[in-house]
Order: sequence, then structure tokens, then C-alpha cells
Amino acid sequence: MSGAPGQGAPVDAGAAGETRFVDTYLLYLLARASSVASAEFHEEVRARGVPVTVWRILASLKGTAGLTVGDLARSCLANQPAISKMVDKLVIRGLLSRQTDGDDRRRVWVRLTETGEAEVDGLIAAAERHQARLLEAIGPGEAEVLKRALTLLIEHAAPDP
Amino acid sequence: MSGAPGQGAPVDAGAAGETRFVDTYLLYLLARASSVASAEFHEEVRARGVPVTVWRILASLKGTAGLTVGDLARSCLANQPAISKMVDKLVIRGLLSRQTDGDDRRRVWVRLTETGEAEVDGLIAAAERHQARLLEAIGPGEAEVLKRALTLLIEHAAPDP
DNA sequence: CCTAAAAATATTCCTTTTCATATAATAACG
DNA sequence: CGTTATTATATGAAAAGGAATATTTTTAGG
Repeated sequence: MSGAPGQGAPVDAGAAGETRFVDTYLLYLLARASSVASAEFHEEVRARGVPVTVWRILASLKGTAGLTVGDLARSCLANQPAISKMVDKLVIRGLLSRQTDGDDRRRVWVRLTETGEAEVDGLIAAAERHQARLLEAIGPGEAEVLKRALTLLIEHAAPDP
Repeated sequence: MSGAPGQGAPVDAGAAGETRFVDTYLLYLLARASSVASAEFHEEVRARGVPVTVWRILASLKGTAGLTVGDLARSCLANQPAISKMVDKLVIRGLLSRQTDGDDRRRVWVRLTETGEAEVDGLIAAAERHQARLLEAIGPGEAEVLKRALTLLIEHAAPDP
């Protein structure tokens, strides 16, 4: 008696008539693009035993002389408490160091240790290889168009605080 | 914008002229654009007492005759167990219904109830208002360029199963 | 100065997500 | 057909994340 839904064939995921609101919704398109473009590389990162959040923390610090906890959180697109806790663990694991600022003792500088540098260097090399493949797949011209449009969007959507 | 992460410009890298790897990394630019562009509206959604995951579930179902749990999870860019559990709660709250497929009893169809439809209609109206403002801010031509580039990226990065 | 407000980080509590696996049903194949 | 593989969803323990708040330090105002 448990009939099939709607008697006729119900929708499958998105094969037929895409009349859903979300399919024309810019924020969804953005989220989806980010998700699918990152999926493959994030898989590779996890396969190396590195959670994506950790990758973001390490990558954000690379090329800096250290970031405060708050700036690090913003760079990781994450909340401050989440980063605070994750930094704890990475300090324990020897990848990061913490140091209270000398002038303003509320602030805490987070830096890569030698071990952390080595770890992130390998990850960045992998990221660059992946990005090269991705850019080749979509074409360099298209990549430039995309980057420019994204930058413009970021500027318009997020006025500097 | 109390709890919303991810706004703002690239973090100060310290010495002038220094450029971090992430600041030229396409996947980071994408994640940041998505985060920044969504932050304001997600704040509005949460202010209505709706977690973002719930918004995604409801919005994904709108305009369909139901989705299976797996398809719903993919549409929400989330894991299957997470969606399975959240659907549980929304069924209890009367926003969704579950029904096992008649032909293939492994599959479970998830649908909006009348209450769920009413809830999502209000959210979608808000989303459309927000999107209109966003598109106006970046300009309609730019929006088209962006949508086209994102669609292309999705097609190239996501091999359809 | 002294006190009130603001800022940066840490902490607490609770919800959600994740990872791995269990369960159940269908498909495939000899 | 019976057995093995595969697919879809659910479940359970552990980790992560988020909202609210505490703590410490600095800044501002009178």
C-alpha cells in the first residue's frame, strides 16, 4: 500500500526541469562553485591527515610574520573561538607558536614554527599543482574574468570595517 | 553582524609588498567571495530563528515534488548523515514529511509540508530582496559575467556522476 | 587619576557535524 | 536462484563549531 511518491515519476535530483529558486540564486551558485572546485583538493588534504580548517590556518600564516588570533580567524572565514581552540591544538602539536604582544597584551600573535613551515610548504605545493590543473581546465582567460568578478563582488559585499 | 565570520579585506601580511600565497589562490578567493556575499543574508536568516542549514534544506526542496535524502544532501552541499538528522528534527517540527519510496524501499522522499512551504516562501522572498540589492550593487552586466564564469567552473570542476 | 566603555582573547555550554559503521534493500553475476 | 556487491539511509561515538559570556587589557571621558 505504501505508494510511490506522487504516482508518477517524481523529480530526480536536478536532471529534468530546473525551476527551483536555488538554481538561479547567486549565493547558491557561489557556494556550489566554491564547494565543487575545492572538493577534490580538500580530499587530497584530508588524505594527508590534515583537516581543512588546519590547512586554512597554516596557509593563512604562510608568508606573514605572524597574525593575531582575530585576524587569523577572519582570514580563515571562521569564528574567533573556533580558531582559538584549534590554535591550542596546533601549538601542542608543535606546528604553531603563541606569543602575547608586548605593547598590547590583549593581543596574541600566532606564528608557524619550523615544523609548521615544513608542513604548510608541502600543502602549498600540492595546492599550486591542483590550481594549475584547474586553471588549465577552465582556460586562463576565463580564470582572469572569474577572479576579477569575484574581487569586485567581495569589495561590494564587504565594505572594510 | 555580530557572529558572522568572513567579512573584510585580506589580512595585513605585515611588511609592505609581501603577498601571501592564499591572496592569489583561486579556491580561497571563491570561498571568501561566497562567505562575504552570504554573510549579510545569513545573518538575516538566523535573526528569523532559522539556522543556515535549515534554510538550505527548505530552499532546496522548494519547487520540487520531493527529493531523496542523498540528493537533498548534495543540494545542500552537506554530508548525508547531517541532513538525515536535520530532516528528523524538521519532520518533528512539522516542516517536512518523510516517505519511503514504493519501488525502491531504500530510498526516502523528503517533502515540504504546507507549513514548510509557508516558511520557505517567506525566506525566499527575503532572499530575492537581498539578491536584488546585491545585483544592483555589482551591476547587472557584472552579475551575468560572474554567473557564467561560475557555471563554467562548476561544469569543469564537477564531473557529473 | 578614576571610572566607564571598548577591544582581544579565552572559556563554557550546547548543538551540529563528521567518521566510521550498521542496517536494509536492490542489483549483478555465476 | 543463491551469493556477493552495491546502493541508500540511519545510527553512535567523538570532534568541531557556534552563541553567549567571562577575563584581561587598553582607551576615552569627565
